[in-house]
Amino acid sequence: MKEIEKTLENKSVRPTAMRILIYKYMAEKEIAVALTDIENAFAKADRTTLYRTLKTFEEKGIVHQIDDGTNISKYALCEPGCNCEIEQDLHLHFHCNNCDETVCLTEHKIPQVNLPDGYVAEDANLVIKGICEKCSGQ
Amino acid sequence: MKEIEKTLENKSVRPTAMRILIYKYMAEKEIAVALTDIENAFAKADRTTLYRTLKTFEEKGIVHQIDDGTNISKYALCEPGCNCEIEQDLHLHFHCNNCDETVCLTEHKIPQVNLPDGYVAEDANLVIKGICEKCSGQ
DNA sequence: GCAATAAATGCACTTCCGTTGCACGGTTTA
DNA sequence: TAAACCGTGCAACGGAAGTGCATTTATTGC
Repeated sequence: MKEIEKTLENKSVRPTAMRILIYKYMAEKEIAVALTDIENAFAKADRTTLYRTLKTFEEKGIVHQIDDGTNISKYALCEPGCNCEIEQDLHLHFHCNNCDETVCLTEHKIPQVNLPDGYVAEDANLVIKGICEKCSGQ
Repeated sequence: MKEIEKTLENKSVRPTAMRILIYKYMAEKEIAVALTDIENAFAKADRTTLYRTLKTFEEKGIVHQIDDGTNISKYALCEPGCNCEIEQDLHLHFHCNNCDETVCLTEHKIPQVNLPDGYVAEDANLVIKGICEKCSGQ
């Protein structure tokens, strides 16, 4: 538990009770979570607090935002090797069409793409949709 | 003009005046358009009509929907070689961070990605963000 | 051509998510 | 201790997607 506090402090985020809970929740989940997910998990917490906490986490490089094509912003904790705050975050995400969950495939990087002349790439987002490990195994 | 009518009829879509106008509008634009764009272009048309027209076009394989990460659904006409109604549409899209426009790079296909065991890919979406041809040239 | 049917359109409304303004309260700092 | 700052909670706004129903327009069968 103290580890979470340290992690937050290292990222210049004051470790309040709420923030620690949210961090813990996201650490336990292995999938990307939406604001609504956290809201449901902490019924007593206010939406705005969660919203701003995620924004703070994102700015400080604690989580990264994921656009998985559902038009609902999701977030996942940055892995130790995640450089999304410095460079573009180039790992890809997988969205399961069955269970509707989204996971980071941090070890899978987005392949380099040759763009036409005049186009300058700054960021990339690759989402693979299909059936995830859990759902295909059943 | 008659060509558009034929195109729609070939796709089993009745060529009404509104639909022809929308098709023409999208054909003249070289970028992906949002519902709001069409709404602004045809002030007298109703939102619902445009919305349902796009849905119909999508079902019939006339346009494909694009998720460019702006959380606003955009649409672009399918090219002759576009197989998005049969298989997954594997070309990538480019979103300009400067002019906020999104274009199809139909000749650029999404590279094959090796997924971990148990994951089955059904669809893929790759969006490159950066500066487009028009904006970088200035 | 006319009535019956089906399709397309228009209007009103709802819902969901993201976002912001403002006020309160606790914590830190001078 | 007072002042400043930051986190939190409440309320409300706004954009976009989506739905139900009435009305108009087009198609079909007689």
